[in-house]
Amino acid sequence: MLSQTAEYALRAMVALAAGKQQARTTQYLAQASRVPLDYLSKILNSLGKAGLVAAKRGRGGGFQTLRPASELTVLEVVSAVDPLKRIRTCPLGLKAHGANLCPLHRKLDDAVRSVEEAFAATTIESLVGVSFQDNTLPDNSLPGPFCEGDFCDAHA
Amino acid sequence: MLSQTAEYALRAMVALAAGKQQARTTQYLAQASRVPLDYLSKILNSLGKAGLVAAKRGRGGGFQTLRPASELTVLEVVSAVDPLKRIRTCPLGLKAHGANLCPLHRKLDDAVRSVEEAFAATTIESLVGVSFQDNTLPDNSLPGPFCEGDFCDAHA
DNA sequence: CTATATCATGATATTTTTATCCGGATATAG
DNA sequence: CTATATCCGGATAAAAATATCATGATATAG
Repeated sequence: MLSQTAEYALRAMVALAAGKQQARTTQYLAQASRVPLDYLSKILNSLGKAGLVAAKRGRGGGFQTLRPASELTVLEVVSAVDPLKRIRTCPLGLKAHGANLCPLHRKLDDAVRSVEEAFAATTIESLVGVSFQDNTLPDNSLPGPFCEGDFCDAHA
Repeated sequence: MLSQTAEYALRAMVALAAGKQQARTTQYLAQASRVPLDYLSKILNSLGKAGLVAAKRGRGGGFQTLRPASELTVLEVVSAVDPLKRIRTCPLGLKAHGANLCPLHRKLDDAVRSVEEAFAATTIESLVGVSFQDNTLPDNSLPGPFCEGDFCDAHA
């Protein structure tokens, strides 16, 4: 339902948020979140343009979140790379319908809206797995993927 | 959020359901729902394979619904052409996680599930505009599009 | 049986999404 | 200043979704 791009962006943001304010290289994030390196690079660029992360170059550099994960929502991340498309006007090419949609499109837009609301109500912080939260990896030492090292609550 | 294909399928099913049991040609449906003719043809074919509609060839032929619109849900139509993808296992390539998902994927799947539930609870009948319901167009005479002739509740 | 209306289906084209490659820019360390 | 680490961004490639085209199959009417 979400694009691959949005899924990748979310994984990377969660992995980044798990390291608190630490700068994380694209390579680190790619490995942690299992996203193709060069593709992630573009995605992080989009997140940068949206003001969600900032890049630092050179040794010791990488990406940092610009706001605490507790104030960053899933919706913002998704919107930065691949916004949900609300249905605001009749998609059948007819003008003058204004805010009124036919029953079908009203229903479809309701679905989009409810997803939007759910995403707006979910912080990135709330998605960081418990034991990953007091992460103590040395800066940018390469991690295992997400679901190992119990980012996931999977093996519980 | 839905694919174009799913959107088209829904429009066509609503247009078809609006004519009760009447057989409607692909051309009629394409015009009514503003879907490219040859593309719609493939879509109707999928709906046929899924058992939602049946085709009759030759003069006076066309597509008919196989079940009353009151017993046909949006979810069934969507599933026939482009199923929602529930997240059932960790998408990070790791096995042995079974039904347990990390917080991110659990949240994302919750969103998909709620859409799925909303779609399952919505019948096609409920999407047919009021005045279009007692449709009296001669068989397969070409209609205006959806939102004219008040399929939509737009101009209310 | 013939003419016509209709769906079926395979081939191809176009566009969008996803992915990769690679040389350049910028920062840090020494 | 040099070497290295990092991001930046353009070019391209590959895959998937969307759209079109053309021919064939099947039903109905007369």
